[in-house]
Amino acid sequence: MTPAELSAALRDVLLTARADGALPIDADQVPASVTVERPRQREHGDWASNVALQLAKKAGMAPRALADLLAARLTQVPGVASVDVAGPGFLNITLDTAAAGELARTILEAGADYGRSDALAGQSVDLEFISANPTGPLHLGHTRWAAVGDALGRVLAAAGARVTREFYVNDLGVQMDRFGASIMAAAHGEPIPEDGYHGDYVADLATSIVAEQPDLLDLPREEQVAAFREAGYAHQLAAQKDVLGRFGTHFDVWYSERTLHTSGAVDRGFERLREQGHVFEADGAVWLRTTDFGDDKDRVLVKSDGSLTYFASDTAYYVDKRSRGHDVCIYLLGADHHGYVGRLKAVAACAGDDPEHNIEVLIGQLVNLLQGGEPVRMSKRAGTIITLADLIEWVGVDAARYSLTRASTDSPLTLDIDVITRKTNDNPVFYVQYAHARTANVSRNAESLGVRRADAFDPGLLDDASEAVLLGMLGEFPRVVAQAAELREPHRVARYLEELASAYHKWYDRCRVTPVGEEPVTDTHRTRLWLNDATRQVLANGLDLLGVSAPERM
RNA sequence: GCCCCCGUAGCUCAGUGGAUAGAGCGUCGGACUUCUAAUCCGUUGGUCGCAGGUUCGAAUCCUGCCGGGGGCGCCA
Repeated sequence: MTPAELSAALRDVLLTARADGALPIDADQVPASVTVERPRQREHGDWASNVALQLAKKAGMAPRALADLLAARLTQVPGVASVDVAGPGFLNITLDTAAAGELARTILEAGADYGRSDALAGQSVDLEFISANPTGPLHLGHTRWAAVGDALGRVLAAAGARVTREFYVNDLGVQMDRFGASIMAAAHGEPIPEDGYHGDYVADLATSIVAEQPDLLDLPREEQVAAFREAGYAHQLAAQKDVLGRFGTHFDVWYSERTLHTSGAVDRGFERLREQGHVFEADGAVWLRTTDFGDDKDRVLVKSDGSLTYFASDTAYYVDKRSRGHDVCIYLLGADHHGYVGRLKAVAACAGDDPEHNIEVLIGQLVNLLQGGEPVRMSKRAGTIITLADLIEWVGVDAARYSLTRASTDSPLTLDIDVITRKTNDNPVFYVQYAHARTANVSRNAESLGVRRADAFDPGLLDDASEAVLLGMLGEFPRVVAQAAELREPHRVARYLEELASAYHKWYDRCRVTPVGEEPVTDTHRTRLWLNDATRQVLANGLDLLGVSAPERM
């Protein structure tokens, strides 16, 4: 029996009790889904519900009296071994060993789909993250979202949402010209302009470009800036795509800011905002009255010299995303951009949308690196910044992704290179991956010793205390994934996997899947293999949601 | 000045109103002729920053304060 099935059974009990007149509440006061959770203390049973505490006031009953009533009825449900009322009115539920063990079969039948849900079914989500300028390598500031944004996309999809992952390419504006001027200067062996790009990669870029297109140097100077700019743009965009590909982060849409202007999206955006009546002119500029919706000042769309602000692109881009049918537009930004939250929310409101529903801005705190107890600030490759490529080279994709996704983005994160490259228990990625490798190893050994799942499955034999714990953890997975999606917090999946790995290691220590020596193969061995393989499936599914590999051997 | 995030064990951090607040590391002590010991078991460890409030119940929600980090542009 899965917790979802138990929850449904408990809800049926509520509905029946109401129909009998035993539970005096209105039909709409029966919760759509009844919370069933694992209790902290094992001795409190397999599952617990606080539904009696929540409904007591509405029913005008004492919480314990209501709990007693529900307990008596729930005990009658097949698969439920016992129901105890504890404390102020908790229902502590213990399942039949066999009913609990059935979960192993459920998981293996679902396979890679176990953990998927329809929690966000019907929602179309636009997920924009990283959105770096194509003027240099992706750096440490981008890595957090490269990992977490990608994992969030996977988690949202697992919860049933339609997800479009989008990278906004800031390929317009004076920074692009500064970039072109910097490459050109490097190509001529001249000093880089003060306001240009000073990383070592600029010189490498100049060398590559000149090697490919030597005739660029013969163009008139004014044309050279644009030519080097475009060549550099192509190189950097390709390099960003390449490193993100190596990192396992995939985008559905690379949205060029230029196309926003050439496609008429900017005009359509302005039109939308004018219709809603929030555009005005003052001091020779065109403004959006974002203060109507809580922003601390109004924002300029068109400067007094007639040029468009970056904010104008932002507004048009938002309107464009919505016009493409996305219900929710999620922006993943760094802490240094938190000032954008107010104005982005106001943009949504100015466009006639609900800023509480149609737009979400998630802020990730900064990431720092530590090695040998000292902060790492410099990169050989880029001169002044640490790149995503550096991080991959130093710690590998799995360690980097896992370390980044296991932390809440609300907290600043310090990655200790020494720790996350260590192959020991204090490196959580190895702890979880090793658990998976161990399940695979047990499967292989079982096969070679003639222990086959097909020969028997008798879940009543999974009666060890460590098996009840492991089954409980496995049952939680769909709820964890759905919650991670709803709260936009993929780190919950990683934390869950660490607990699951721990429950598995403990079980492994107590319950053998394969016989020792001449001992015959029994149904206990065969049934335990089901549990081993179910655990393997959940570990693999969870690691996949984080974009981390699930090794067969380590 | 205003805004955002954080403050939980010696350290790094989980814990979106529930029961006796948890994990890893660290300390100290155990378990390997192993279904891989990259593991497991035990031990040690807390005024959940402080003060009020909300309620059957607060680490969690609200207010104020203290401490740390980040941000405020007709830049991009």
